[in-house]
Amino acid sequence: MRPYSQIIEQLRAAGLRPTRQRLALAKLLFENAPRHVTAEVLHVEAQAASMPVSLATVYNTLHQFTEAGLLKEIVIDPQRSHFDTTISDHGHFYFEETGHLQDIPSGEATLTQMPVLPEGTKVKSVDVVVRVFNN
Amino acid sequence: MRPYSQIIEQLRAAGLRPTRQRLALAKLLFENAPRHVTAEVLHVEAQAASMPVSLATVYNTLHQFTEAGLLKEIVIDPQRSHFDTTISDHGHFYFEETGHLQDIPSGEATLTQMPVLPEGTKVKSVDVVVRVFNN
DNA sequence: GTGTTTGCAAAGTGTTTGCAATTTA
DNA sequence: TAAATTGCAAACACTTTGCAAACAC
Repeated sequence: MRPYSQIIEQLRAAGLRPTRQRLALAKLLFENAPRHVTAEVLHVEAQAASMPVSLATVYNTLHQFTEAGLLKEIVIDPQRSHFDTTISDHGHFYFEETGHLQDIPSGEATLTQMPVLPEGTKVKSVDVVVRVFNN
Repeated sequence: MRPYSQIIEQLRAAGLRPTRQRLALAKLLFENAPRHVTAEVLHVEAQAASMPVSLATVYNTLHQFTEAGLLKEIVIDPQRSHFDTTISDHGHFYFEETGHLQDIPSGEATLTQMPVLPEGTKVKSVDVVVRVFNN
């Protein structure tokens, strides 16, 4: 769990004012970190916690936090976007039946080698997804 | 390039009649394999090749081909679905700026080990995406 | 006070669906 | 002829946007 003051600091550093809405969402995200959320889930949680934030603001905030380096967007589901409080490169298990997402412990999903990159490109991230189903 | 008769065979095996539309799309897909397409791109190509197919049918067909094991769906872009004519597990380079997709040569993107799976689950696929940008 | 942020509702994008007309076997 | 397939338009789910009101500094 990340110290709260650090969040405010990072928001400021990114030029984001620590508004009531952003702090509410940061609280939900980082006091329960590490975790994965969709916009909808976070929106519902905010209502439930009596810290209502409009869905549009949830979307905006998730993207702003991602830009600020507080979150990482995980592309795993063609239907909806997922965001992860753990920003370092790491793999995920994805339960297709439930839409649930789980981190793969660090070191358990690394490549044997970095592939030869196409001419003139640099790596932004290496994403590993192990899709699993219950049996 | 996959022999054409084999496609018809696989369609029949999957219970799919080899209609004009499916054959047109199969031609575009497999005569230029290996390749990656989105529904929109394939739709435009069909028009251009004077083999018009409605967009709804393109979507249906891509999914039917995927179910039949002729294509693999690649989740890489929150905006749109991509399909790949290469169905074996293999990694991809994704050019975020252009939305372009490129296979990583087989063997260059394997994991050092298969991570310990969550209790009671089996692997459906292991997807590796290296997101790159031009520098 | 000034510029930023929010919330709403409307618009947008990619995708799916209902159904009559058409095609395949 | 019976069952599958197509194409259209409408419906859908998720996300983004325009803009006036509210807020942060």
